Amino acid sequence: MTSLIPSTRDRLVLNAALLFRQKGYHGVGVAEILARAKAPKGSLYHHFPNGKADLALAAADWASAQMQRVAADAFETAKSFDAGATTFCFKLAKLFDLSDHWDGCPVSSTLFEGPQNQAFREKAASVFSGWIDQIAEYGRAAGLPRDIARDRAEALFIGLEGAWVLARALKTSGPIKRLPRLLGFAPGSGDG
Amino acid sequence: MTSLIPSTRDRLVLNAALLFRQKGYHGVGVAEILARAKAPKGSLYHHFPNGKADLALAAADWASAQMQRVAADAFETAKSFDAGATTFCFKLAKLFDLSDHWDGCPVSSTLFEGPQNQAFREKAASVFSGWIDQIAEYGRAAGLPRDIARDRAEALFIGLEGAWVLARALKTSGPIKRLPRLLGFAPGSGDG
DNA sequence: CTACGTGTAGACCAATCGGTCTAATCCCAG
DNA sequence: CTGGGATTAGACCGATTGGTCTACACGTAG
Repeated sequence: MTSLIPSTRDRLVLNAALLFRQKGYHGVGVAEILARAKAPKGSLYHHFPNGKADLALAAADWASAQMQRVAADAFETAKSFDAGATTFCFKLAKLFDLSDHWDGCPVSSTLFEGPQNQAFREKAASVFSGWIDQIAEYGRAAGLPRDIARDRAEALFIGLEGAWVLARALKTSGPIKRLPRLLGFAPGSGDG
Repeated sequence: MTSLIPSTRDRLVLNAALLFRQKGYHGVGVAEILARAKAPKGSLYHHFPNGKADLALAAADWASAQMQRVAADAFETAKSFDAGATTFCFKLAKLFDLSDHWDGCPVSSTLFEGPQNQAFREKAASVFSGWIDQIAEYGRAAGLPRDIARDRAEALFIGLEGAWVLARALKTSGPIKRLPRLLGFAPGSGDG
């Protein structure tokens, strides 16, 4: 069972994920993460011997899992792939609004603004591939051919990443909400 | 006429733009910018009294202008809006490959990883709106109705931002090159 | 010549950075 | 109880951060 009080390690990962998403890897100091997690420095370097970089990789995994849960919520109750994609976008638009119209892709913020090393890039590649695979699987389950499902999943991913960027600049979730229509997922918008 | 030796101010903006694009606002120190621009600290704070923040805003403008030149090159010689959009994507894919498959949107890197203040967000909004307006204008010039042109322009922008993200993670310009097809701009791909 | 505004040059500063290290504490095994 | 690994606690470190400040070089106006 899960404890009501998260472990020190979990508090570190959770708060790191939130902060990295808001301010980017270099925009957050370990001191700030430690303060929010109410953990001393020794604990950080005990659980993550490589320090901030290790923590960022763990935070990216945590954020990825959370995003996949949102996707699962949307797609697994939907009557069609298009309906699932639409619900997914609207759920993310809602979360975006709740973050003062600021939070975009947690993985981009965490990994792309960090050191340009191979580990970070590979982690980003594996996380993003995982998302696209997951969404493509929902397409398959809804009866789409394999390559069509993959194309639709990639389109949704790309559209979402782009919409996050525009939404942040314009301070409105409009682009995210319009995404289903733009991609042809919305009812009456085309070949969906 | 333009001098062969750029002014100190121009060297600062140019090098800041390149570095911010690669490493994000917080990922670059003023010392690094100064070293590349071969300028002393006093010059930076003479030309940009607010220091790094002012420089980032100027760098965003510079990067924006450069991007608009690429768009102009692509669209103004194209026979149709769709052809222009396709050429634009391929030009950007080429530039992406030349940057070791790394450089994405220069404005996102420069402004979104910086301090979350209003000035930065508003600058991003005005720059992105400028891009979309410009592309929509090419659509208008090619005979598209106003609202259709705007929709297509926004779709291209969103797709491009998203493709940059995926391309960086996967270390391939594939997503950028496939964008015209994904958006229905490529020949034989739909209603374009 | 002097006077002055623009811009260059870099020493210098407090604050913060990520990281190391030792000591103390906790908790279970025996 | 004792022993000992796991974890917490935070002082401490050198390096780097963005920014300030003074000195001076340069060109032009008077």
